[in-house]
Amino acid sequence: MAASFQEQVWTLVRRIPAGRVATYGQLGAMLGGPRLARQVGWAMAACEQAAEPVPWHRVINAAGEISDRGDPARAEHQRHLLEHEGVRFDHRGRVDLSRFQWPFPDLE
DNA sequence: AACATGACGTTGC
DNA sequence: CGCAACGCCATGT
Repeated sequence: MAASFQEQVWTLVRRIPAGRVATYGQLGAMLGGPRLARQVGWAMAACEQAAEPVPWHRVINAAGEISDRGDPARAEHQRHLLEHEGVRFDHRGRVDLSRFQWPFPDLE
């Protein structure tokens, strides 16, 4: 109830297992529409407002790249966390989604 | 209630 | 394969 869109996003992101990543479009599609990708990203920007921690670092864009959102230091930190979980990056700093993307969960 | 913004995605060239 | 433009919907002022 009164669960804002961003709250649903946070809950979904918390279900992403370590060593796996999910794209904004993927999460958006799970929440009701593939067009919600932008809103998912917006929800991530406000993830610090969440009462509980959110593994925001496991959320990347469809290109397998990290959205620095104008803060390269943040992207670097995100990449470090992912590598620590076993996610590999190519020479361009992109993730092989066909291998590390979070499998579609059994959402009813 | 309306306008402007935005951690994106897809299509076209 | 790389770059640019448009569309999309929730949130804040």
